[in-house]
Amino acid sequence: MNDTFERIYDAVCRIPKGKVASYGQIAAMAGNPRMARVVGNALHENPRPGEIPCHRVVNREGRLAPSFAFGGQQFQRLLLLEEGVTFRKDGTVDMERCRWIPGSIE
DNA sequence: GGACTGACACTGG
DNA sequence: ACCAGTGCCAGTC
Repeated sequence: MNDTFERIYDAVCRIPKGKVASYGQIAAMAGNPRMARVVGNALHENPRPGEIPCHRVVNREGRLAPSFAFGGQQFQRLLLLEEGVTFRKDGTVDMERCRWIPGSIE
């Protein structure tokens, strides 16, 4: 149901600025860690742009989505940099540093 | 109700 | 280290 999407959106909105979460993380928060694909779909729908920081959601490697139609991975990289997220030489997010840990609410 | 699809994750080669 | 295949779940046709 849409409830699942709502949970996903809520989880994404909970991501603090300067941190990123993987689809699996969001899925786990939504209720099922295997729902990562649904998370991607939910974000793609993005019925509430501005409230859903989809750019803070990356895959498990910290790599940006290959089909990010938000403005290009480049744009997302800059956005995260502006948020304070650190990147690696590969252009991937430094999950070791910016991976959002539920409970570590600033 | 059945089958295909998808912004993922994991294992194997 | 990289590419390919498989598995999971929910949505849409």
